[in-house]
Amino acid sequence: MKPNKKMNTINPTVSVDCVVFGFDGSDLKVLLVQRDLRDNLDIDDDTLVLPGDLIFEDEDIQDAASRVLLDLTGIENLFLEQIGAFGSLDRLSKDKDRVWLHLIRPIPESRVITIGYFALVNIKNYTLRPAGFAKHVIWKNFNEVGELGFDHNEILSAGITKLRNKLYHEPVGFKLLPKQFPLNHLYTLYNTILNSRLDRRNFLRRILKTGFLKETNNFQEGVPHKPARLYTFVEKKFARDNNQKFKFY
Amino acid sequence: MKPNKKMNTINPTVSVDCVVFGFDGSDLKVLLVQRDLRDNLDIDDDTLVLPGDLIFEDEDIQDAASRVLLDLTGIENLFLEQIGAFGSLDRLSKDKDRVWLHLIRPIPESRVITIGYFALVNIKNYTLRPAGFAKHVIWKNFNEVGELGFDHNEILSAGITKLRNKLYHEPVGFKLLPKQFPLNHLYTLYNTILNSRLDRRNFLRRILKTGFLKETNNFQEGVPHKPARLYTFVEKKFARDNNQKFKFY
DNA sequence: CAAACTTAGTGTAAAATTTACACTTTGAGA
DNA sequence: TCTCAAAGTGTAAATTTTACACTAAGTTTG
Repeated sequence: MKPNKKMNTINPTVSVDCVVFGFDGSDLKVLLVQRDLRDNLDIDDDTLVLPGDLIFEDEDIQDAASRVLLDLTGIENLFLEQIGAFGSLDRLSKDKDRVWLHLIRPIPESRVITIGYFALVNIKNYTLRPAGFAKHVIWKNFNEVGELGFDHNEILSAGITKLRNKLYHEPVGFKLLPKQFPLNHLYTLYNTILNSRLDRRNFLRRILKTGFLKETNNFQEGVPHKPARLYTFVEKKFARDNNQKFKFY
Repeated sequence: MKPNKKMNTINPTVSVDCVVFGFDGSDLKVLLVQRDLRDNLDIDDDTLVLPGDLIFEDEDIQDAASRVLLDLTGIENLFLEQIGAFGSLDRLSKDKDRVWLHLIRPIPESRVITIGYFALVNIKNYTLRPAGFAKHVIWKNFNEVGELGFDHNEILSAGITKLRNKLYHEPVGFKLLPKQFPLNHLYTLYNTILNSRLDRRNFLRRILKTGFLKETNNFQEGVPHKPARLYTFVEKKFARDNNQKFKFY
């Protein structure tokens, strides 16, 4: 082991950005950050961006993503999965982005390559706590996301593609829901994210047949209609080779 | 447009590495490079690595991958697709890797994040021409690949996973074959790469039904048995949404 | 030139999966 | 007790998948 001289030195050329999806029961949400302009009241910038920042020299990239997410939003202990690297040369083509970088970065014009990360969470499990350069942190309806800073629309777009693919091929929908949930919430989730209108009975039959759901003896409360039975997700080994077996379309 | 002061300056923190697969009719091959030790005859290093190198500051990452591949191997005009970023901190854990970096790099101990790229080629279309730090460039049987330098086994492993997934879901097998080929070559290719033994008649029926193959009036020549009809790949729009429709398993 | 060898080329029936489709039940609220 | 809203539930037809084996054609060998 050599002594680590780079401890907490910032690597000015590599950043991470996180696409964190949530579901509020009817809409798909994505976690966005509004930049803090550090009291530069003359600057007009309400640009939203994905939570992200430069990594440290001695830091694993994925750890960096976790740290940055925690630092900016207060969200912790998230399973992050890599989307890919984004490094087009025109990442800094927007004036507001450059103005902002000049405010907060030692080497503002440095060429930065960013690694996108992806996560699914149950919104209610987390309290947003903006910090660092994050002035506000919000759950934005995916459909209402406008132009983001840098190339973050591109990263988000890769994220939604990944989400849709995963929904087809892996048991991940549960991650967006509370521990116990009625089947119709899962059904709505699929329809919302996939932009589809699946046959309800066929969907329920199929999802139950996968064996990833276990019924509980609990039922919805406080609903003005027949309360639905609640189900939980059952952890079981999931072979990626089974991709084919787990499909909804 | 600001004047580009970074022209051809090396970015010492980001590299690219290419996983290029080929098929020789019976085995899956991967393109590997043996390091040139620059006449340091006292160093004993026959380590193989994926073709890759640092990027330039002003260079798109994907362009960098193309350039590096051309520089090291002579292979040109390749469609490359990103695998992902690899940046674990122990990339430099192997002594030989560090010795070698000290030979060729100005900042040999720099922490480097590498972006993996992926391509499929018909081996016979390319003549290998080692240059740069590549002493030899070889097509190595995928099954016979030993320990590579750096974290290249990990990148290769991500590459083969991607290849297998693609083979299931996209019409890519053709890229590994010549323009015209008998159906059995495609069949062998699938079985080899997927490590499977698909039913031959069912496979042929299915692959023909996809509409990506057109029969020609040409037949195999020089084979010591009944010559098979040759087919060509038909370019047609391929919607990724059709993923489900194109499956072999 | 005939026999042997090798791969090409081809069909079908049974099983499994997918699809389309609508009414009854239950609890809440008025 | 009546109304409302979503829960919960089955089946038949169509399609897809699977399992399975012999004949045809060209080459080589004796």
